[in-house]
Amino acid sequence: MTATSAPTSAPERGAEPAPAAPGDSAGPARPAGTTETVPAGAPSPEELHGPVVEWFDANARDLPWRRPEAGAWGVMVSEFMLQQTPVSRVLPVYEEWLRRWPRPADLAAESPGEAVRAWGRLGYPRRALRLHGAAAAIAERHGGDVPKDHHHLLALPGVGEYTAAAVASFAYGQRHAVLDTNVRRVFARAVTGSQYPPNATTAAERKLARMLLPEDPGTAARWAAATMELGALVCTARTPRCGTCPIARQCAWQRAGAPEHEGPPRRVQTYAGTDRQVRGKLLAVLRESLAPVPPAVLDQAWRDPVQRLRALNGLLADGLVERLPDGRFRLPGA
DNA sequence: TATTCGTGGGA
DNA sequence: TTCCCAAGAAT
Repeated sequence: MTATSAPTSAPERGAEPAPAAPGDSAGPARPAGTTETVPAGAPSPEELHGPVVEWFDANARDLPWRRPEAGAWGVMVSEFMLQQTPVSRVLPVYEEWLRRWPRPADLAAESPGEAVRAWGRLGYPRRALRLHGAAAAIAERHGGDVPKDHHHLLALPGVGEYTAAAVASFAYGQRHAVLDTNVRRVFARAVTGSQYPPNATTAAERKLARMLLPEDPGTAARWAAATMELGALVCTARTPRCGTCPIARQCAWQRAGAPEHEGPPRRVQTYAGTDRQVRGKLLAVLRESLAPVPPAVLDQAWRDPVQRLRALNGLLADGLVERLPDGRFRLPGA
């Protein structure tokens, strides 16, 4: 793989609206376009960059997908696995995947069912299917190399705004706003002064992330990784370790006295008794069986036949399960 | 915009 | 034990 070339995507600049914010002529001067996004008194980008990046240099975890030998494919595999799944559970599966399928074409040559099986219990197995599909698309459309262009990345199955930016940034050193749940929380606290970010990513958050992004691509990539790591290790959701935070003194939330979240409690996803749990039970049976499974075996995975059938049909519709002519079931193409 | 989609570990 | 919630994407 070649080293980082010039960023191919358009720099995330110029999207900020002209100042012209009415009614603030009496207030202190602020940079254009920061109105409504950055509260008065919030730390400037320069106050945050140094401490956060220095902290990262000293405290970054040695994760396999951060090592140079991981390559863009390793970064992409890790990003898929880390979507909603903790690092500790991803580690062993990641190692196994890269050992088995060191290049996208290796995975593409495999059946989708094998990808689902090797996904193990990481959860959300559709990600395995999408990663397999992404590998196939990379093999077919990109000569077997993970594309560098943000636009091409976004076109791959399972790659959304976050993952496209993460791969472009971490694998290729490009300048992109990388907005994951960690970064959103760090910005919400340090800059906006809120304990938690909004439920869904807002335009204001994207704008803020772009404004905080260092100009130099390499520095921007470093900043992206550093803010994520800070959110993962220090500025955690439940009990942040503000005593060890490199920007605790600049933090708007700390300065405001760390006020508790106001408003309606954030919805917690239920799981017990849902279709998701049933799907999980059914798929676990199929994952662990090398031979196709008769319907009677699946019947034992869940009591309620109505819900069981609904879940099975969902799995079939998603392409996670295949029904053979003889009525037995298996992972797709396995 | 709101839902759906797994799983397991820490507090 | 129960309750959160963990590097999102697709619809």
